[in-house]
Amino acid sequence: MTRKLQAIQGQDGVVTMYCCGPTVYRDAHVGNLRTFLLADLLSRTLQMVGLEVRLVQNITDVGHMAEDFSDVDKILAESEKTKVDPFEIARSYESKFHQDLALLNIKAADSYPRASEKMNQMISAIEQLIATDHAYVGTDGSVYFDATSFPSYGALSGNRLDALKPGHRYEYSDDGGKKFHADWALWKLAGTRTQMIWDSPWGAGYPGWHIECSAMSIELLDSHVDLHVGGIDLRFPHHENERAQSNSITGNETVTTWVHGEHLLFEGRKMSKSAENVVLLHDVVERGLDPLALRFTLLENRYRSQMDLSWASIEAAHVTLKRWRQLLAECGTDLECKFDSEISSAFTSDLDTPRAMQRLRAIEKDPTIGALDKRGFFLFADQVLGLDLNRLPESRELPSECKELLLRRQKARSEKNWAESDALRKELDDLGIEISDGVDGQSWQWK
RNA sequence: GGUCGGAUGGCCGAGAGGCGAGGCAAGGGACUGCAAAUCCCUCUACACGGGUUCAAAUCCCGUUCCGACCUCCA
Repeated sequence: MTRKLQAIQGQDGVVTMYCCGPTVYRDAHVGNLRTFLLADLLSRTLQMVGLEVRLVQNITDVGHMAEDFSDVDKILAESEKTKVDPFEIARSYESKFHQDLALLNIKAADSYPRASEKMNQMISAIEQLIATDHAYVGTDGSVYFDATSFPSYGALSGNRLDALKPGHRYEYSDDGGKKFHADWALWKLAGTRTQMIWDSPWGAGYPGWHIECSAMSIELLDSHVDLHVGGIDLRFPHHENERAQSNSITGNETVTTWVHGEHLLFEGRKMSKSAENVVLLHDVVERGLDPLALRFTLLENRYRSQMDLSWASIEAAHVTLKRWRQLLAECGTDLECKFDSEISSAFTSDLDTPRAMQRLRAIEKDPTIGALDKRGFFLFADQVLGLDLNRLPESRELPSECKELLLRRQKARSEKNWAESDALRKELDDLGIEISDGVDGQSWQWK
């Protein structure tokens, strides 16, 4: 634990990765997706250099479902309102999450364990922590982790236990049973809840948020995580607490490297409900933009810099993406990748995707590079970029109505009836067809 | 108050002490019936004050401003 850049190693050619999220009480917005993309880019880069990756990403479908300080469980509230089973609601958000990943070309993880299905593992993790005096049953009957029992608490986030003041912003009303303000709940008693609760040695209730990641990574990745990914806001308290729990259970430094993705802003402000600037992938698609144009834009910024997203930047990416695909199509059909050391080292240098993108722009313009090589370099980069650069321009069948319009325009042009020709161009444009007039007459393509 | 990041042209953004990243927008030109697309050209910056150095956007010190996290969050 150094808080410095370090090389990723893994064991026997296998790297174990764990990525936090999502919480399935609402749609994942593009900021959430940026973090999941980070895990994908890391995984693709490791595979590029010949390592095998085992990636686990948890689905938080219970226990950590409050969006603000109100402590209202979003799923239970929605269930109350719509009379739909809470697990059904969680599953529907979960399936939307998978759809979003697919649209962004994020490769599927090896497993997506659900918190609700790992109760036994969490309960036995908590039992172990109690047995080793890292946890205790509070005066309210809930179980808490004893922060002072873990000497290096704070090493990950840079916080010091003695500098962490009792939250002046608010305090959990149900955390009254703690001994120390920095302690956190491992198991919360059900109280008035009747749904999404489980039996445990301490009574019916539900797990605290942080314990699921410890329990799952220990079980599914054999007690060792080479690379742990999450958003910057999870560094504290979530990852700090997870580290304390996991290390207390395994007796080792469970996670070798923590990687945190920075926040995404939208048009200058942090994406949030109150700022009314939450953007979903669905919104991108609805504007007629390729979802991979979002991926493109995200790749043009370093993962650990705060980035300001805007519609203008996605639209610009959409155009460039189309141009690159066109370029590749013109350069043949060969599927051979061609190694480029600059691109490769950009990826392996702390995931410098902007530099890789810049290199591609240079290759695109370079007249001394032949078509086959150009194609090869782009395909090589696309292994990590995941932009479907080899996708052919859309070949959707032209409706007869449009064919008719095209013929009429051709005729108008031959008669130099420019007014008619321009009107028809506009009409076709509205139908999603882009016209260009060259020396060989008019040609068209889908926008 | 504690901890950690930032500040680069109209905008977004890379920058490895030493040949002005790149993109978007804008303007001009080529091409075009006119457009679109494409190509060419143009404009141009390192928050402020010191210091180190032959040489600083880059390293050091100070100042100002902005942001993030400090028990909700990707």
